[in-house]
Amino acid sequence: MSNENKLTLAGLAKLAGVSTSTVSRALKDNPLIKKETRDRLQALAAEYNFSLNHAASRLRTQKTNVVAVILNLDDETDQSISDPFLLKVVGDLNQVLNKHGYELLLSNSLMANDDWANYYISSSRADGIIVIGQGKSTQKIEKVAKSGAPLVVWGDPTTASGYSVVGSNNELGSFLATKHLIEANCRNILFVGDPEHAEMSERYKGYKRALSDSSLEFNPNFTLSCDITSKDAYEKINDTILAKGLFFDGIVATSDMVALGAMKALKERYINIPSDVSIVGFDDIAMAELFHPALTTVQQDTKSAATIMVEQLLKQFKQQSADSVVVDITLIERKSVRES
Amino acid sequence: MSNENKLTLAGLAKLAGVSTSTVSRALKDNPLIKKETRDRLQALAAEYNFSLNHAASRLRTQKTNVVAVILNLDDETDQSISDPFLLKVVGDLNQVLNKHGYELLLSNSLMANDDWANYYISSSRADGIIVIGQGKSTQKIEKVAKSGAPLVVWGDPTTASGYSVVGSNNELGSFLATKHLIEANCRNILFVGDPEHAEMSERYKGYKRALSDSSLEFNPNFTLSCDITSKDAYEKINDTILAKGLFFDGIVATSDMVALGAMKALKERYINIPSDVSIVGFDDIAMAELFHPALTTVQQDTKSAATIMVEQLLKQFKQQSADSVVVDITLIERKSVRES
DNA sequence: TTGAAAGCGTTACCAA
DNA sequence: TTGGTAACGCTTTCAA
Repeated sequence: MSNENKLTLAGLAKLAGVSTSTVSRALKDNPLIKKETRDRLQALAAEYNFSLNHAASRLRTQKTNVVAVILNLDDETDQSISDPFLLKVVGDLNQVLNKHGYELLLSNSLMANDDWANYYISSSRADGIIVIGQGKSTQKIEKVAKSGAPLVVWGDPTTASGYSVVGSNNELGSFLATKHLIEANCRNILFVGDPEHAEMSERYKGYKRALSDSSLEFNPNFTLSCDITSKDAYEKINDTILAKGLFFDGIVATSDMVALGAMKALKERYINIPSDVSIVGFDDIAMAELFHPALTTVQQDTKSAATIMVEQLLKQFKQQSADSVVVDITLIERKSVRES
Repeated sequence: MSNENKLTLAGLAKLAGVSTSTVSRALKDNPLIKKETRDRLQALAAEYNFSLNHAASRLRTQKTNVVAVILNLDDETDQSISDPFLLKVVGDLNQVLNKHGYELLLSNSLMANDDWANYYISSSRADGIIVIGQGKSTQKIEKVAKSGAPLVVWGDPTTASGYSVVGSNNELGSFLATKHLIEANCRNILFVGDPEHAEMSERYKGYKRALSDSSLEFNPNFTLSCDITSKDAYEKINDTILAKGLFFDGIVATSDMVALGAMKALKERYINIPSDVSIVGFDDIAMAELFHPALTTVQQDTKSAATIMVEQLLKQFKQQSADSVVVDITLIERKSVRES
């Protein structure tokens, strides 16, 4: 029964001997319709395996019940769709969206090239947009915001912006991470990450603040700039040690993937973790506790984050204004930092 | 300019002083329309930031240009959306689909409860369905197949089925993995995974074949049944060693995540990998080479797989029949198996 | 409590 | 090479 005339609302109405309006309402459980009629029609629909044509509904109601989720990856680097943290956020968003009756249209920043609002909203592909990651440039995001399209961004909520940003307190997270290392008697702490990246720059600040709080001196030579990938971290750590020897005893990594790459480089040189070098990550991906040693890291609560992001988006659907909100972070102490 | 009357095709036509048919055709670059007219209208559309209402197109053409991708997870276990391999497949599918002008609607098996064909296809939410994972039961999948909806499944292509299945040669992969261990002089090889699971049962067969090929005896006590998660693998390995001691010198893991969990358990007991126990995984997730020791594993080529899956789906859109196809696997030798 | 009918914005057939 | 027009299948206002 693949392609022959699909049963429509009108067809069902005819079968039932009522009008399309009645069926439409009955299927939506509209109390306007007498309970018995509703029940009868719903049963009939079930019997005939009827399903509404969503395209027609959308056209009529001007509502898609779809949310576009855009993985905003930097084009050059290959953080790519393989970053487990980003994908976890997508997964959690999917769950929450489904619960609210919305579907998730997955997109990467490569498609719909420039004008996201136009591509997704004006063309009624989606009712709203969630962008994951502020990346290095927020141009495209601001364009969406300006268009007035419902928008929520996963990023750093503490920096001011004209749109709703949900994210962790990156500065605090990194501050706690660094402080934890200092308390474990690390004195030469390397920051590994990309300070130009929105969220990462906040983490950089937290790192600096922790240093100065403990009256340790900030030294720019202890900043190792690298992409948010294991591979790049691995290579950069290797290069650094090769060039300058092991001049650090602690690492603040801007993500667990970065930490993982760094750990690999260290292990290959038989540098002991945590006794020679302690390390703390960021994200708390599922694998963090499976590393050896288990990775001490700053946990981002993606479940709550997803819930909040969807809430903020739904608000905008109701013409209410949305806020930026900070999600709690927690330092998860495992085995990659030596006992203090 | 968020909500005031959006420019429609009719509006644009009026602006240009032509009919809607002409604009519609011009925007599709239909050669029926004179080149100059086409150019003029396209320029105008760009100028006014016009975008087609997709919902209307869909209703009219009965085509959505959307493919629903369903992560078919076993409800009970928490393989969940966090499995990096599954998510990689989703990512790769997204890329390929986009290239062909399709969008990816992400779904988990929890929604659209029973009747996927009805939910996605009849309701014109999507033109086709890609199911990732056959799981333990193929009921829902078969229901879709029976409905005649375009369908491709990521799973084990060697077992017969009435629909198109794309996947690796799981039996061969596991055979090679086991053989590799045997050549490294492992004599007591544990199989860790879930033999009831479609793909995994094929891997189980490969494991057995490799044993008998080397005239090693298959011993059911060397089958450790566990979920496809690190956590479960970790616990099961722990329990086993606790109960029976270290009675094995090799592990064939049904996924890298399982291997990772097993490795953690071994390391915690100071069992050396690879000299005491050698281990080989399956999937070759991005992190495999970052483990310590770097994980020897059977690589599944998700990029080709995604390409092939989309090809097979597109075929069905054109009313052609689709086949099951086997994707090549490769044993990637790293450091978790001792030198032979 | 139910029905008639207009209309959402396209596309494609047929006519010019 | 272009235009008029019906139709896709639903929702909702207004009337009964």
